[in-house]
Amino acid sequence: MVRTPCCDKTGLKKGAWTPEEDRKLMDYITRYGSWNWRQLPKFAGLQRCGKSCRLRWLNYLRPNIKRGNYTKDEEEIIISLHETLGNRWSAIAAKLPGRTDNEIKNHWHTYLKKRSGKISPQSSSDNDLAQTYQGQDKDTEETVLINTQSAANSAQIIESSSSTLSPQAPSFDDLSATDNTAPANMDLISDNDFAFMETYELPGGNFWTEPFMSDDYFMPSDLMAPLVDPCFDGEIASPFSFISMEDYNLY
DNA sequence: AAAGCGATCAACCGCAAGCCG
DNA sequence: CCGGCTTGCGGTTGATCGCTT
Repeated sequence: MVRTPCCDKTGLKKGAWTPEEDRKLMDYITRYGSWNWRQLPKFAGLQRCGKSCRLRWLNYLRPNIKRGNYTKDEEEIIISLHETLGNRWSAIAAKLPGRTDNEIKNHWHTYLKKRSGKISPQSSSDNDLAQTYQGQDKDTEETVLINTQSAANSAQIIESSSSTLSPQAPSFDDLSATDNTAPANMDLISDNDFAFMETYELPGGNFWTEPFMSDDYFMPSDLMAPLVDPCFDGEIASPFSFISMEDYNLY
């Protein structure tokens, strides 16, 4: 089987993302969702590979991402899960709400690998760590498990919305329930980097207080959006411009 | 002051799995 | 079943930062 390149390499930008690129990607995904990562940069007006956009969104721009400031509990969980799961970073990340596999992987290699190496196999047995993890009472454990579950569900919903060819503004009701924590979790990101979000006003508030439009915010009129959406200074093209009403009825 | 060096982390790359026609 | 496409994952790279000399 001949593998098709993930993208046409010619003319595509690589390296660090600029705030402007972040803004474009954020604008596009919050408006239309990630209906197709490969096509997305084209419509979003980005000179980037779709893979690069996906990575940027999942590891950096996605709401409710925690950055830095690992708690002792989180580190213990990572070490514990790594003992049982190995380098399955995505599986480990699924148990840590707000953490991405990439960040966990980095954190492991920079801090935890050394630390876990110092712990003798006996003292760091699953039982010991499980006891630490479970905390002082059972409620703590249940809370952690519930949070873990909801985070996994949240992630699943995001991914499912992006993996299907469903050009709707995604439904992120479950995430919006914890939206108020988002700014606190983003405290390591410079204000300057996300200054554009201050101006990203949605009908019900700004990006962080209303990061995701409710389903009904996606009005049929959006389907009639022009090829280049005037709301975004001509930078963002609506994918729906190419969808016939026949296809739309399928959604 | 600046060169050297290690640590950190964002981003890239290639492969595999899953889905679909 | 096969081939093509997209997405997800994990390893690796490279830019940047801060500390040391």
